[in-house]
Amino acid sequence: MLDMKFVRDHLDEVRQMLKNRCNPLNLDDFADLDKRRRELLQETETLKSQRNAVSKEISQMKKNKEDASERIAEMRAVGEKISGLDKELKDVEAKLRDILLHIPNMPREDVPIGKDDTENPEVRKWGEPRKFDFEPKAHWDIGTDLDILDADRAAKVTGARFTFYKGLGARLERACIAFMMDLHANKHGYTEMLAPYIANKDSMIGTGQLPKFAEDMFKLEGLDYYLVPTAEVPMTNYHRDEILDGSKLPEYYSCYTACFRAEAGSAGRDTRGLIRQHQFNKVEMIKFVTPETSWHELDTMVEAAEDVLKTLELPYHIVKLCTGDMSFTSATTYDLEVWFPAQNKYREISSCSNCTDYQARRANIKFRRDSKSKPEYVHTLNGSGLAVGRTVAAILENYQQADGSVVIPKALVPYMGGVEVIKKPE
RNA sequence: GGAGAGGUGUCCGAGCGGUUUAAGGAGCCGGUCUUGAAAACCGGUGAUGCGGCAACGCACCGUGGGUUCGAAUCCCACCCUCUCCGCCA
Repeated sequence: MLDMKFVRDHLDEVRQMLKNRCNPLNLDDFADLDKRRRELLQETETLKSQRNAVSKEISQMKKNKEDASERIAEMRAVGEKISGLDKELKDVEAKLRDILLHIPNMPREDVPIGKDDTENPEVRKWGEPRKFDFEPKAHWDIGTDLDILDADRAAKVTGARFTFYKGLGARLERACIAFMMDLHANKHGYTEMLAPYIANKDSMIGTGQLPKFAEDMFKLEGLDYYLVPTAEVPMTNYHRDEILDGSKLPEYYSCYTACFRAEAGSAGRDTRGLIRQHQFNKVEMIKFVTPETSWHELDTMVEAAEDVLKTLELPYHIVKLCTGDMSFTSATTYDLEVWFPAQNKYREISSCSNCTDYQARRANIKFRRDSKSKPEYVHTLNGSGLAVGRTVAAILENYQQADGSVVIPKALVPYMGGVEVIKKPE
């Protein structure tokens, strides 16, 4: 969340930001609540100070066997007043906190203002989309024909937006995960992690899924537990309520998890194939860094994600998200979009964001530059490296052959146990 | 899931209604002694948040409620850790 003082002092800027993000949140109550909070604090603290002093007196009087009943009666009245004020204060603070939790991060000044993904400027482009001398098939048809993807049985077993991977399809998904984890650990300096797939409510608030986006998640019945929508949740909350040693920063973590999303509100979009599933695999990169380094760290994170696509030789471009398309917690986001020949367009396969101190403040993650200095909020970054299901989909479409087979990208062949082509079953 | 024990400052650990402004250690910082260091001794040292220009004040002993003039201390609920039993990949 934003700093309460910042909102107090920059209310108009925050309002403009909400407009730029197409966020209808109303801040009219904020100033009054904020003012009331400080009034109540002063009143109640003055009374508490008085109570503390008189309590000592009472203690002395009792020791001297004096009669303290008059002072006790006085303090009973003071105590009642305090509890009344504290009650109102708690109420006011809860309302303020709720407002703050619903205010998204401030986009960096250079983020383009726009309403949706049609206004995201392209930053750069890599690779040339292949020219096909036949009509390229969609990955769901390739997968069905090769008998490596089975959506029908998944619909029976579970429901819509789930998939079975079979045979070399399952192997390919696993190969991608292993390849990505190895690349980030060995080449880019990330510490490999495995995390819980379930996180509690405090964690969901920490990374910004709650309170606003509850309907996007799967919640376990009767518990304050949620299936993680991304490894960003467990990994960013890994350091929640901690003060990190500044000399150990930056910290890089890469983590594979399954990800679970309710996909509420996306009815009718990407209903076929691997693009939009309720459960999908993703390798995530997470960084905890000092504020002055976070923009450079975002660049190198994007480069690490690009490295996956370059090594797999998949054509892609990078767009910078405009204010209306950017996620709630982010100050700047770059999306990597990979080429899908059958759809004849680029589709998101990675999203890399600098959340600056926004999540750090929600999750209370600080660092100390040295043993004497005051704790400061870290900056947190997260990025996909990459979405695995979409990577498999992109491989199937970009590497498909006229005979229906799919060539395995060179970098994955060792991870496929030497398999170089997935062929049609006899 | 059942039974028991426990969560206190950087760490260990005492406290179980009012000199707790949290004992005592360890650690850390400074000093004495020493050629230097160690040891010993002396002195100092909790962290975080909030309000205030500031002096200062308030809050914080797992979390949240409650009792009381006053709560680390009593009551209730919850969370977590450990031990034993049960179950289990």
